[in-house]
Amino acid sequence: MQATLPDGKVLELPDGATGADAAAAIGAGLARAALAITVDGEIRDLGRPLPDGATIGIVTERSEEALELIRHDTAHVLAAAILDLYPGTKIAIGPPIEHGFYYDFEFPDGVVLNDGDFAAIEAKMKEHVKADEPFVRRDVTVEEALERFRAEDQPYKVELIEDLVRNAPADAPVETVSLYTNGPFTDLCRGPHAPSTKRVGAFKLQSLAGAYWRGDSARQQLVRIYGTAFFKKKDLDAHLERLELARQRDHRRLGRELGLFHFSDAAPGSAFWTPAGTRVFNELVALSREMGDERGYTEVKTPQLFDASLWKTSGHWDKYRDDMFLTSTHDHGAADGDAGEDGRSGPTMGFKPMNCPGHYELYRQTRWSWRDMPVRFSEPGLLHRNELSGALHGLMRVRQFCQDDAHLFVMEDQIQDEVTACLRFAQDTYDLFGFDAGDFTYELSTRPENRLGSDETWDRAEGDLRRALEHNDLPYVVHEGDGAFYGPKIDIQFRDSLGRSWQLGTIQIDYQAPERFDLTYTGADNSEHRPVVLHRALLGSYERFVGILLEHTGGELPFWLQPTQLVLLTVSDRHADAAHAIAGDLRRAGLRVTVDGRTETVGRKIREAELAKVPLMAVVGDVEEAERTLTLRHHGGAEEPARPVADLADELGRAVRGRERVESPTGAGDAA
RNA sequence: GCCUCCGUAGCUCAGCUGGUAGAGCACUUCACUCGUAAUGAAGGGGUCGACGGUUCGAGUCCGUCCGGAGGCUCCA
Repeated sequence: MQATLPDGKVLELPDGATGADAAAAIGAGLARAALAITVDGEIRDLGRPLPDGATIGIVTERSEEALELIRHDTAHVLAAAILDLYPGTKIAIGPPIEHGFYYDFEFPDGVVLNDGDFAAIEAKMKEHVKADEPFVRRDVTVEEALERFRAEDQPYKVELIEDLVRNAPADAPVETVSLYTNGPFTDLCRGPHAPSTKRVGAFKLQSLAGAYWRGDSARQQLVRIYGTAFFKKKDLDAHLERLELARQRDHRRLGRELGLFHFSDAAPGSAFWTPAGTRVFNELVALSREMGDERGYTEVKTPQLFDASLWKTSGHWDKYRDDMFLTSTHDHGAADGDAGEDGRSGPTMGFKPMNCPGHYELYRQTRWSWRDMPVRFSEPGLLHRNELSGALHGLMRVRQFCQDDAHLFVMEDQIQDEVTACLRFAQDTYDLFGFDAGDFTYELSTRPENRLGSDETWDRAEGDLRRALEHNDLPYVVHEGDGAFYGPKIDIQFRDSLGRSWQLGTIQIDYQAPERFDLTYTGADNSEHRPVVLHRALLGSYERFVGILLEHTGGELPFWLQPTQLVLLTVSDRHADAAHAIAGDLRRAGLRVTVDGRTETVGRKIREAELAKVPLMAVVGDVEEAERTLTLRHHGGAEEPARPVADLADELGRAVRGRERVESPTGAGDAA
């Protein structure tokens, strides 16, 4: 038989040759290094016979797939160790993930695991690795596998096999499944695996979490153990060090260190913004407003509290009520007895979790002509959502926030153009912050199970979004079933410092709201037509955006966004008046300037300004006072030659207005 | 909401197996009036998240609740 190598060479092999045989035929060194083999692009065990005529490639430590492979191996070793230490444990699934692996277990009654148990488990795992236990694959009939796992009282494995059989397409029924054995442990597994446990070089168990079986919160909660593995200890250590560095970019930490915001038990899930943080927040709102004005958006203001009837009309009452804060109004001194839905008297009111219904109500107050379309309402409205306590996360997931929200009322034939314009608007916005295609991904979310509207309108809406993405040549992934209850959406996802994904931008098509709120416009034919609503946010929420921006910049915000752009440091008390005079001139030019006039050494003031990541600083002493010049010191240490204050006011003021980057002279310690 | 862990001064943290609280930074005061990453000294500040329980005695052990971290579920 023959096999083709990646370089096009053809290898002659005896019939029935395995991947290991192929590797040995190429060279002894490669045979030792081989972990697996790719057969026509599909990764497989070395021990399996090769089909004739395939294109093969040997997978070694240097291959892309190799880490995933040994992480999967490590998951099996973990399960083996767990069964050694905690007999009777039921095993669920244990896949490799982006930076490691996990395995889900149901421990016997009374066994509560905590991370203090990791050392003993890791020690047991090391025994299995040292023992050089081969991973042995066996293909068995469904019946044999079921019998085996039933006998071992492994109900999760039984369920997995039953589902495999049930979900198999009619033309390709599942008759056999593969089992992998390493040492005493046998698992249902598609594979592949390395030849033996010994190939796992260095591993670490990292954390413990609850995880619902099959991701269903109505089902059994299992104990998930997360870990990671590398070929070399050095690589594991480097990975752990990177994690530690990422934690230093945590926006919650930076927010505190830079004095931007904090959280308090007094209002769980809601940020307290300091003057500096509020400045950043307001600058972002100003940006949205300015960019929206240029693109035909009109800002509106709608109420905070709405009568329940509005939420019933919008559908939120049915689909979203659990996530809403409800309250009631009642006349002062009114008699009890007219209890509302929350048990208090007076009509039930709900804090808005979204701006849309208010915008529909506003839209309805005007008779719109087709000549007015599209109508674009924007509102940085304050929203409240009663998020589950376990879902809260710094600024990324809060209970009170503002979106850079807008609703576009468009005619059907304008959808394409408007969605396209929104995608461009998003691009323009992200460009300003230096985000590029590597920083975010587009996701198309389609109809969820819990939804309003006919399949026809969903088909149409999903198709519109898909076309807009494709016409813009934007790569995207599809998330089936992740749409809002009223329509499909394009989400723009960013990652935080630890790689977690957060949605910022969103563009959603809504055919439901116009029906429910009876929204109309008068067409050229002088009859009433339904508009289509587009919901869109680009920064997402200002809260979340600040979080993402802090983690991406490590706290070094763009110059125009910095709460303090320049700090003047007095040499001694007698320079305070001069410093304040200079600060006044710079402020009039539009710069945010503070004066550090404390009775401290210049070194001290520099150090504190550096730690606060203030982009520019300048010492004010006798020379500056006499000549009215400043020598700019950039964050990071780079210095410019002395320049007249008037020139600086001019240039820096322009940079702020134009939201330009301010480069430091050496390139190091970039202030922008 | 669920699982594991955590909660000590404004912040970051120390406090071994129970014997009734400590450091650095910050803050206040005083001295120094200083030229590019920490001047020195003194001082104030904590019902150890809250509430119960065990104990002669609880920051330390147990329970409940609140809050936080990581994850699951859910979502900007």
